Amino acid sequence: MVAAIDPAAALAPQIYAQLRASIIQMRLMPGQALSEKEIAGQFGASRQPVREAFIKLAEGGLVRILPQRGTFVVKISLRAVADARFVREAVEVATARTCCRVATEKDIARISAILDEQERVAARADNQAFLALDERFHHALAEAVDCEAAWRVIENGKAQMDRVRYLSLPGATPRSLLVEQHRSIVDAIARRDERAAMETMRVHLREIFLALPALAEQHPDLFENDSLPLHAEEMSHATIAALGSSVSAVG
Amino acid sequence: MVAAIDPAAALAPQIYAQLRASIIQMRLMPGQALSEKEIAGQFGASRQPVREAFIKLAEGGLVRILPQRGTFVVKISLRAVADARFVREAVEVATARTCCRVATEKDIARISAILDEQERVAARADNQAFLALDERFHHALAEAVDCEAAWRVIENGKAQMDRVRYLSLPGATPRSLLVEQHRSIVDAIARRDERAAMETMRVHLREIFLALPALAEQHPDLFENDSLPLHAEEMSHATIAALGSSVSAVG
DNA sequence: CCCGTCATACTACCATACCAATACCGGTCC
DNA sequence: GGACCGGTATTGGTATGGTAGTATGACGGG
Repeated sequence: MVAAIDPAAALAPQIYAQLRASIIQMRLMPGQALSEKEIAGQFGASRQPVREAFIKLAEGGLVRILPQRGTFVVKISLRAVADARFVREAVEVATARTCCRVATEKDIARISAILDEQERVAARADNQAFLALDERFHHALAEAVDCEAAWRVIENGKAQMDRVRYLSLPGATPRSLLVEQHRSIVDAIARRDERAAMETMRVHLREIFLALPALAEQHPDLFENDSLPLHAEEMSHATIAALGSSVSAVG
Repeated sequence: MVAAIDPAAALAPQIYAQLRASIIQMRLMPGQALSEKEIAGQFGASRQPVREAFIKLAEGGLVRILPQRGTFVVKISLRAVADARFVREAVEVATARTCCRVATEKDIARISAILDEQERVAARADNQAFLALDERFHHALAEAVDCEAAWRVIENGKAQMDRVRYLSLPGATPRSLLVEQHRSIVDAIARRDERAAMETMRVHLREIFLALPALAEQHPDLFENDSLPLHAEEMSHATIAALGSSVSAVG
């Protein structure tokens, strides 16, 4: 279950990284209780580093610490996912826009190479590898605009959203479509077409709305009992559906 | 120096809040070393809660923890400020845009009332109160779109930027202009004019570029020895200056 | 006079022990 | 039979001691 850790290096960051991955990949299920003592035992460490890992997880909205009661993996919340998606869209649309201005040809080549690899992987069943390349793609965009802080925010948003994707695999949006969207974004950046880059990114990041409601119904025990916030509700189902299947319309 | 804390409540969050405020308000100067033991003594607590406060401060980029060496208040970094500003602009422009769609008349009235109060305070010398109302204004926008996560990101960005503002007070951009910009944003939202709301917010958040270079020269000991990142450099001085004095052009 | 070396005084980090508050469960009373 | 109640186990929060690693400065050799 838990990979080996290096007892010489700092323990807290390692424990944090392991738990974070386990939560995102749904190996630790929403609602599950995490005991400081138990986790510490699994890692062969004391409670202190585990506690620090919990605090960092709580900051990212992956666990909830209830004083004197327990620490729990947060259930998937429509509100939390939509909120995270909102800020992610904001930052990543701005990133795409700025890419059009400052990305070098070398940057674009590097990003394009990632997509080539992702295309190859998309054919296989290896979902893990596919999502890793998805992460590399979005990371590369942030690197092209030279903004570390942007990536950290995007990463946080991705965490909430990826949990949904791990839940919905292998169905939902076909991987080939996602790669196509990625390609459209890079093409727009290469053309220095800000409007297209922004709109294509927007469409790409709203895909999640297509699968989300059905998943919530399908797994009521894994979802918080809440509803979409205002900023997400304003997107009617019709609008979302139209966006989801009209990538070419903006290209 | 340190305000009293409630020994019954959890100590770590209180210590965190106090230190955070002290750093932003430049009572703890950039570069200064923070000793776990010493801070613990000042608060009458043990080192453990102080350590947790340090970790949270490090996440927000306000201190830097060097293992086995010490924890230091980060110097003001042109890169860090510009990066934080970039994501803040992204999120807050998106917030303003969404406000145009979902903000109710009541929301707008509430925000407008904040500006009335800020107008009154702007005349006085009370910079602390002015900045508190600035915070309330931007917070109210995030509340109108019903996105908690957005506010947290904005808050983080504000921390880096407010430190600069505390350094530059009382000069730089006159407070009256800032309030005017606030008012322009609300007016645009009330008119449901997305483009104007976004552009006005953009201009507002780029004001900091006007004072930043001069401050860095003026206080070399308080600034990290780095330069603006790509995404900020692409804004030439001319462009920034033009934006800074052309609020009415977009209104 | 300058440079390498070692003792010392810090540091953050981890482990352990203790505390207060909450949840759970068995018994008791209505 | 159901509702209340108290003992007990477990939780996160805090305090404290110990460890490994790093800067510093004094000392001794070149």
